[in-house]
Amino acid sequence: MGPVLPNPVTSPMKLRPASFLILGMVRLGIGSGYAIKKVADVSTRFFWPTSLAQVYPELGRLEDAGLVSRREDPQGDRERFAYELTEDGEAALLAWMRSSKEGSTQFRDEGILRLFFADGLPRKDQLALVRRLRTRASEGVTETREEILPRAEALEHAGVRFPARVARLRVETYASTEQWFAQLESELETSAEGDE
Amino acid sequence: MGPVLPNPVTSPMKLRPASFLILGMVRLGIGSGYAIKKVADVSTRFFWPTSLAQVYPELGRLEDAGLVSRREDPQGDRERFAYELTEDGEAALLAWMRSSKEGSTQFRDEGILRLFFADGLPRKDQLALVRRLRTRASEGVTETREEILPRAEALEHAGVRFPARVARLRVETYASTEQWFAQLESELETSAEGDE
DNA sequence: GGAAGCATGTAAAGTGTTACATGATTTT
DNA sequence: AAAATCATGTAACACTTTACATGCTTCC
Repeated sequence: MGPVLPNPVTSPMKLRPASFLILGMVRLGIGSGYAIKKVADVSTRFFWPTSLAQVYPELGRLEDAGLVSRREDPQGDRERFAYELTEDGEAALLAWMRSSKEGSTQFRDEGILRLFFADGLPRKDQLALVRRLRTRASEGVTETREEILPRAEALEHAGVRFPARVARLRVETYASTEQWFAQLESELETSAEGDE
Repeated sequence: MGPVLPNPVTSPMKLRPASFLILGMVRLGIGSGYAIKKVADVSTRFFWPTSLAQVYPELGRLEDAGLVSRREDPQGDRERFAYELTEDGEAALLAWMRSSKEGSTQFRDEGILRLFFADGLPRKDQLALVRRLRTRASEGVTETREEILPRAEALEHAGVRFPARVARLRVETYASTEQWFAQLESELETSAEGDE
């Protein structure tokens, strides 16, 4: 047989959560890398942070794999590229969302780590730490209500409902955490009576 | 002046959360690297995961910095080292816990990421996804109640109370999340009536 | 006698962030 | 006219995980 022509079939690319984040954003109509990062910072950042230095190379890889298509879309002399999902890209995104395999989760919270070891601290400092954590939770509620939810609700009116649901889950979670810290705070205040 | 002798003053080491995790564990009397990793896996793993390949070099660095001391503590012919906090180590740990500067936090949750983009899914698959997430939260409650809390409560009886408090916070959080998913689940079931 | 667990450590690979570099456009 | 924002991309650094490598001890 003669020489085999280079196979145009897209090489099997290993897709990570960050890849699906980008596919999902493109599917929502967010066209440029810069815009993806901006939107991610007020929506997905809280459960999947990302950076520009990840977005641009990943868009390139997704294009190489045939999951997104890229075209020029300059604004005046300022270059810009607009991305769209291909059929393969849409299929890959849906398959990922349907997949029943446990996704990776990772939580790192230096504040809770401090709390875990707080037995080594005098009560006064324990209380101060708990108060800081409570304030932080409270600020999380406020931030989500004022900055995240409104944008998500704008989407909701356009028929895209899950971003707002996720934002509400976040409000609930922070609120419940704040409650819990408030309770611990008064517990520590009570038992601290008389000692300094 | 003659040559200056090598300065025994510990070089200023950059301490990261993982360093304090280890200092905190050593302070609780967990002596060996292997034991630290084992205890971390059933306690701090949920808000600060770590690996053996991090623990051993970090113990070495902490020793070089004079924050822990190491002595041989073999079991028969099997080598083992026992670590203890030095005064500097204790001071560094307490200073970190008292510090009011915001600690780093990072959350990554592929499940929530899926949920965020779930508008692209047919209702049936949305429902399946929400059920999976609910189950996961439920398992988190169970795991914490059955495997994490009991160990923490053993510590509690010995006067170390914060680990159990942190475990209870975790139970609360997962339980509240599970509730929320249950509600979303019935919401989706209702609105799905009649369509397939 | 074999498997599982205890115990220490290293090397390589993978993943991610920060900082850098550049230039256009819009806002103040 | 300067500052902020839009927009793309790279390079260096930091950090983590997985796999490897080794050997003893306890349990079945």
